[in-house]
Amino acid sequence: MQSHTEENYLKTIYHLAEKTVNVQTNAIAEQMQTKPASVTDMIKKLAEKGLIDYVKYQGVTLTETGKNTAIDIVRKHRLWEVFLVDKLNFKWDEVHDVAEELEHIKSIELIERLDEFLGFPKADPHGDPIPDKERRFAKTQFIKLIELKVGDSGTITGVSQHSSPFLKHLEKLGLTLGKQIEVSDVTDFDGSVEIRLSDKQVNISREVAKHILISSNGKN
Amino acid sequence: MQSHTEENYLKTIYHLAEKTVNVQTNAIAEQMQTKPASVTDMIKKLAEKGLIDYVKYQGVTLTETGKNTAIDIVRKHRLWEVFLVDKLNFKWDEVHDVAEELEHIKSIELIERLDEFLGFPKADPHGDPIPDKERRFAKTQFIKLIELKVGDSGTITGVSQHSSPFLKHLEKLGLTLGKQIEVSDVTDFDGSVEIRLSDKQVNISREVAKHILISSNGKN
DNA sequence: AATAATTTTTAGATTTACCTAAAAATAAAA
DNA sequence: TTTTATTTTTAGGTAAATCTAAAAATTATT
Ligand SMILES: [Mn+2]
Ligand SMILES: [Mn+2]
Ligand SMILES: [Mn+2]
Ligand SMILES: [Mn+2]
Repeated sequence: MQSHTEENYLKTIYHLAEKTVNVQTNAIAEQMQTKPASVTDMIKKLAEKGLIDYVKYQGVTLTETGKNTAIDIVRKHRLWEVFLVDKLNFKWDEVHDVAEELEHIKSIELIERLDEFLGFPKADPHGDPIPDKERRFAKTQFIKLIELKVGDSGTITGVSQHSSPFLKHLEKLGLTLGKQIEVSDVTDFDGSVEIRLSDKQVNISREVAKHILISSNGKN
Repeated sequence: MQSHTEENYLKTIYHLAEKTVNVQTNAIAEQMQTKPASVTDMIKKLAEKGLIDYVKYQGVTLTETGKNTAIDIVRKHRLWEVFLVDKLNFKWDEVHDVAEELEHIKSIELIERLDEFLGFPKADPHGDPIPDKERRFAKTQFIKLIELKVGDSGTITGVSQHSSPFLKHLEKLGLTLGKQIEVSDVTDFDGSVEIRLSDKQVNISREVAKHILISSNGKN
């Protein structure tokens, strides 16, 4: 049984491990908004418990158990987010902090019944995949909007940035999950992207385009 | 902002205060499954924070703020219990422990929306009243089943014991919330009570009868 | 390869929530 | 009103999770 803190560390390591094999102390510290010294302390404990492999000065990797634990937390986090949006009518930019707490409720039964109640969703309100109870992820094929060429089209199926300002911005532009889009132009001057929606046309900065994920439905 | 522990203490004091004006250290310790010395430590902190009034050796009482905090936790606990039973199909004997964790999730918005989602329930799965967001309880008029005379009838509207074995026992006997009952006999020998239900007749011990709450709908 | 910069760890403290054992206060009984 | 029993508090200590400051190891740069 892990503490909330331990769980948050495992989840952070899990996410960081998507980018680098060995996760470094400083990276964890930054993500967890804490000091490297505190991370070293916690790292030792998690290694002690067999949840991570740790070689001094060489960063950490999750063990099988550690990874499973992390995935379970991710699953809970995302299912609760679906609950908050689908059932309690929260906006997609309002759910993160509450889910951050709810993910630590310890009851397998609870999460299985919640999953069922929600209709076994495959993705959360930000398009992130929800593993099933056997911890299997439905495989997804995303392209960053920024990588599309003029004439390419697809469906918005995710975002790689979860900050409230960013999500509110997208909402205002009408760029929400499930929306069909087509790249109608890319501005030479600043690289901003012109997007055609069913009913309107919007212009977004490169920075925004980087964080919108598209499931391409064929070119042109 | 209070810790989970502080919140649990406040809730415990709130419930104990329904029986005695000044809540004693030992009573709190027993309820919280901890040692009196630990209670004294916590009591000092809560007094320091202005959540309880505390005179050495004389026990404690909740301040206005302390009481409000406690009621908010009770409200959350009971709303989550309704959610678990009504939406996730948990049985009434299975919800307590999970609600014990869920009650600490910190989001006013969450609980207001949950309340609405559940249809602003007035009572939890055990018949305990749920305060509204202004902390007002619907006033309830309960009589213990044990106090009914032969011929008296009423509706089961609550239980004053929440242990799983007790609740399972009632379930098996068909004595669940909302059931119409009539006391058909009281055994001289052991004081056990014979209950007439719409479709059958059951016999319950005095001990059980003490913990069933009836909203009387007139005598005889 | 030596020096400088960065990253990571250790040492030593603090805070929270506990504990046990002993002392002090209060309440009950003789 | 002593004596005894009960309740409560204090004293002193532990474990978890954090911190700052300083030392050590690793990596990058001359
Ligand atoms: Mn969290
Ligand atoms: Mn999400
Ligand atoms: Mn609780
Ligand atoms: Mn209840």
